Amino acid sequence: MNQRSGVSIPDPTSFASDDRLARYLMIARAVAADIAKGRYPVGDKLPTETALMQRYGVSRHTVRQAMRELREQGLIKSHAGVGTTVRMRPSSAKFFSVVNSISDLLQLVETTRLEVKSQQEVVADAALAAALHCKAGESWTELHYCRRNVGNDEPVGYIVVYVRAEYSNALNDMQFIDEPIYRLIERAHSVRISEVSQATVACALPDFMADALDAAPAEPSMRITRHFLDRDGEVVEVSIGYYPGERYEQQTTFRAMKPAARD
Amino acid sequence: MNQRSGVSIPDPTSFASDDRLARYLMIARAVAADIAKGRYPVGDKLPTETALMQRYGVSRHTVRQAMRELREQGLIKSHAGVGTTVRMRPSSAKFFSVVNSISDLLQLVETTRLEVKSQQEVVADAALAAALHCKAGESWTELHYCRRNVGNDEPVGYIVVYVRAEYSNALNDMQFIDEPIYRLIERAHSVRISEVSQATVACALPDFMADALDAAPAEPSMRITRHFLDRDGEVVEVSIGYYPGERYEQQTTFRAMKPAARD
DNA sequence: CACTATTTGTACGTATGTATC
DNA sequence: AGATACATACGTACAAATAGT
Repeated sequence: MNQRSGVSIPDPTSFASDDRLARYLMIARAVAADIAKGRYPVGDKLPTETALMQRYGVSRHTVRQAMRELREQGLIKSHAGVGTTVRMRPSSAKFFSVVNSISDLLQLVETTRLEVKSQQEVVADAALAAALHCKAGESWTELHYCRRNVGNDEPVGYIVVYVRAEYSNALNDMQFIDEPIYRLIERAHSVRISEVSQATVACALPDFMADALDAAPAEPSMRITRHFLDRDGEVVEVSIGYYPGERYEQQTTFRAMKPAARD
Repeated sequence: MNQRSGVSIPDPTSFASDDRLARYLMIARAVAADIAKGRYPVGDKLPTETALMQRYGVSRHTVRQAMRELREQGLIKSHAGVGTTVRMRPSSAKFFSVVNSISDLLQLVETTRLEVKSQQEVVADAALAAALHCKAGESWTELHYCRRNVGNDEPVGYIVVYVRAEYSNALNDMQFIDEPIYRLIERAHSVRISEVSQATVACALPDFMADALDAAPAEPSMRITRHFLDRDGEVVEVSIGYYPGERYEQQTTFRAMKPAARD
């Protein structure tokens, strides 16, 4: 119709002939390429569906299918009555959401139990304070646990837990614990854990744990450190778990999010 | 107008009257509820589109829109000539959401680059097939990379990547790679990675990697296995990364959410 | 192996609803 | 109120993939 401004139309003749790729995918690709080239900058509006129909010589249904493809890739967003806006360039990062984050956190709790090994009061020195993200000189309760499978009683991991002194009475001399420590604290005090930050790193198993875990000294292990924070960002509890060998696998699923049409 | 069928229809009358929710969303919700209830178990086939048309008294277009919704949620997968299969049950209410899952996945990519070490075609034997979640006898491209910091060029990890043969031409003899492999594949083919499942476990560093990583043999390491799936749950790429010592720390933050209401 | 039936995928047309300007 | 633009929903037809005869 018009040959204005050298828009990247991917060989319109190929639409008619036998082509491996579906038309709506070709159009989606062509528009994505135009976005990548900067022909449609981020924040600008895309041509209307009617305009794209005419430009590519297809039905509105096909144009919409192409637009949906781009929407699912997060490249554009659409508003009734407004139009279609470029959201990002094709090269930008894709967003993933986590599916099983609860089970990831609480996975072990369902199939294992904590066997209490020791409990003592400690005052944080500089090194411990750095690890716990607190000030030196503060009082904490240090607990040592062995995590065992409920079925065969096999040791899975060794966990060292630090609880801020003011909350330590939540742990009243139990020998076995079957739920997360943070939940004991929440129940005994009026605190709500609102954030958990978790770091996983490889390390050699500390010697003194080898016996309790029936493992070789310095065996390759995962160290999982979790900081439990209340609403104010105050550290309530810190747990440092050591899981030797292949006894524990951390499993997480990320799913690409469907970007909403509206922002 | 009113269709009668014995099975769980969520108040058919509401289809006719003025309803806030679009029909295809109501149908998607009803089918998802049926999957959750176990009426359609995982692995079983859903009724055909024609059957759903009649059951809910809507056009095929509307049924397909509902199916697309469920497909994007990862609950079902569809194949021409076969039908629609239940892939998983709707996830239960989650209490924690992940804040930095994107950076968790792409963290390394921004600060490191991949140095290609080798590339070859392989046919999956039983063991490899089990690891890749595919059938034995399938063809894959196996690539070996060393991940290095861009600044000091220090080796961070050793990554073995398997790409399904039909997508392997996305990797055209590059010596260095500065973005995720899955994105190369997405750009070269019309697939979209919609789910990544990740498993982390401790292990000893395999001997043949020690040299490349300038590390001690059998050094404690993290092995991170990631399966990249398309929207049908088909495995497109598998990456197995080895990160020795404390060179790589996996950091994740969970934030508490209000528990979602049940169905 | 060819053929057919079934089922989803693609593509067309048309109409109306809804949101925005 | 009217025009514009996307959203939803009805219809039809044929292609492609698959399973079974």
